Amino acid sequence: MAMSDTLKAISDPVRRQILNLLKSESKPAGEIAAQFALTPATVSYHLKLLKQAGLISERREKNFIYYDLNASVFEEVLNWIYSLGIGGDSDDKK
Amino acid sequence: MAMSDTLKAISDPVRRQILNLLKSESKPAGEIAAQFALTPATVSYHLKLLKQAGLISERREKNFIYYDLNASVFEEVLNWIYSLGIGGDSDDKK
DNA sequence: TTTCTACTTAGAAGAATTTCTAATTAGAAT
DNA sequence: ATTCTAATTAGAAATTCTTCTAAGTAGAAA
Repeated sequence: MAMSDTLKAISDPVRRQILNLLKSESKPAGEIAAQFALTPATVSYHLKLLKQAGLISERREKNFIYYDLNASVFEEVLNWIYSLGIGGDSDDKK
Repeated sequence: MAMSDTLKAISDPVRRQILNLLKSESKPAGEIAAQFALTPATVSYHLKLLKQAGLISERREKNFIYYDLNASVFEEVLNWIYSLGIGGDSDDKK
């Protein structure tokens, strides 16, 4: 739940890709798993870590479990990065 | 050198603390190591990873090795985070 | 040129992470 | 109630990461 968890969560490429997939709209676990050359169990493990970090939330519907992105958790990370002083002026802040 | 390396680098609390220490001014390895309950060898290992990720650079002076922060590497990370859409409007962008 | 200082590299141990298979759960459908 | 579907949990194997001790290196000092 702290910045440490957020950063640990996004240090893995599979988990970043999951967040990318959920950017446009929420998706059920199966649909997410289908995007990877990994077993559903493994993807479920990654979903659990993302959920623990607060980056996604789950919602049951029929017998699917939909996952939603929660990007607001990144605020703390952003503030830390900015506190270090960003040298190269990224143009698009938002 | 890619975002993947940056995120891996900052996923460790020791390495984040090193970046914090270098925020104000560059410091020699020994002075950095002194801040941790770790051997100099271990801190050197963390410095190597940060260097490989491009987050710090080294500079010899006398027989000290000074490390400098290079926060511009964060740009790619920032752009990715913003691409996910930050929910909670952090007020201070810069 | 030997010695000393500041630090790194090598190699190994221990810990944590990622992945799999197999078994289980929760709810929907029959 | 049984079965089927979607997904998770448990447990183990493989890999990666963190840390240490011991040995090495680069340059300064003597």
